[in-house]
Amino acid sequence: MKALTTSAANAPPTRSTYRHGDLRHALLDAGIALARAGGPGAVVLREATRRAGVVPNAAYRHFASRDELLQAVRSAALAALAQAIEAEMAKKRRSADAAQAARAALRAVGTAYLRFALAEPGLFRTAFSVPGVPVEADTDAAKAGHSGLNPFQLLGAALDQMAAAGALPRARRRGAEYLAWSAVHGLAMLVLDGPLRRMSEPQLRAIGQRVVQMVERGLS
Amino acid sequence: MKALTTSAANAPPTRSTYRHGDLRHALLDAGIALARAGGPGAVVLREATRRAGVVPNAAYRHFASRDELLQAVRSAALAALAQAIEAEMAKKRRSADAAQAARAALRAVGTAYLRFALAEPGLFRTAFSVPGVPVEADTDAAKAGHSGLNPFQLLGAALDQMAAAGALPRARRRGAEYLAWSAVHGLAMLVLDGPLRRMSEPQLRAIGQRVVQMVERGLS
DNA sequence: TGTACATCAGTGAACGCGCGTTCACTGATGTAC
DNA sequence: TGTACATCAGTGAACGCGCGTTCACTGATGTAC
Repeated sequence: MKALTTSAANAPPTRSTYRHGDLRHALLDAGIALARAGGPGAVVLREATRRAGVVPNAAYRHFASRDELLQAVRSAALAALAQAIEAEMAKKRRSADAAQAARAALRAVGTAYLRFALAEPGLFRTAFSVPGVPVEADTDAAKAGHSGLNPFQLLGAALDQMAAAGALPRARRRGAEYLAWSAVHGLAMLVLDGPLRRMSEPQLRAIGQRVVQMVERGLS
Repeated sequence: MKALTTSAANAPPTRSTYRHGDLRHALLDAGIALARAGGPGAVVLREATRRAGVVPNAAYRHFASRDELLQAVRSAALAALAQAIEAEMAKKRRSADAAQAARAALRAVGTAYLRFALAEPGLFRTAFSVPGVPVEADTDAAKAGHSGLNPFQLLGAALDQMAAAGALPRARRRGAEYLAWSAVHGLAMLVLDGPLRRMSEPQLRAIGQRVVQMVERGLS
């Protein structure tokens, strides 16, 4: 009786086997769910173990610390963003005009980025508000989409495409990532955490389009 | 002996008077110092009282909660940013050409914004990563600079100036704040919390100038 | 000008909370013979 | 094919920590008479 109450209050023994099976995966999934709901701060190790139906310290068989779990969640968030970008790019139909196609690719990156930020604010903030290895040249596959490129590399590829098609002067190619990224990322942050929080979604989409246009115009 | 040790460990009785004098001010200053050093999360009520040389609950005579203190700190951070912008604008010498002067004003806003973000990352994040009354139309003087305008309003004024001088088509004036702000804010965030964290300061300044240029070109 | 008293700023002690992390353990698994 | 045993995933209990916040208090101040 006593034991039953205690176990109910602490850890639900819903599992029939002693071994969990794939606890690492379960903890990561729980961590992702937490990040999705509340951003990086909500990724709490104890809560992840609770959701996995396991005692708190069991996590230490799979992650050396809370931070290691958080980094894994961050990688997953970056990968999800990369996939969202890839999906948006795939939607665009092939254009005969290479320059036009390249511009469409750049727009796709921006659009997908903003849409992801709005749809998954928690994951978005986890991807970018958690110190870790900078995404720029990081080739860790855990942060990449199906193409093997992370969000930053996808943006770079779109810009390369523009340069190759003559839609972006060679002299302006270098560092263009930072310009494009800043504009779109800034809007995302102002919407999520900042003063644009109250704005309606149609308004946001409209502003988003204008920002992407500004980038296009500002670059070329 | 015992009492002395205890009081040394807990609250230094460096004060000679029983009354503090201006505890509210002292707590706010301590809060600002904490935010400056570690961002919004570092604004810890107990630590503020420690620095003020006062027992923790004494804070409740002046702030209803930790959040109320944090909001006051955020207001101060916004005011500091506004003043930095005003100072940068004042530096620009008067130009005969109104359009040129207006463009210079816009550049001043962007430049000061970025410089502030780099120089005071903790305050910057406190200003923008803490939910509260949106800055947009907030006329609270606590968030404003000497001119009585908050950072958002200063940006708006620069854009108005551009529109009046014909440097910005009237049709593009509406919502232009968001475009300009996004670009500059995004760069700031990528540098502070994001993937551009490792970049050298000269590089950052160069990118900052390019972003401001992109905005100018993208708007007109 | 002197005294009584209301006001209220700061004290002292304590609370419950949830966190990350460590320790010595127990029980199931899979491999070597 | 069967058994001994090493491996190691998950348990149980506990730790110290610092936080925000509440309570009943004490001591200085300034105002009313």
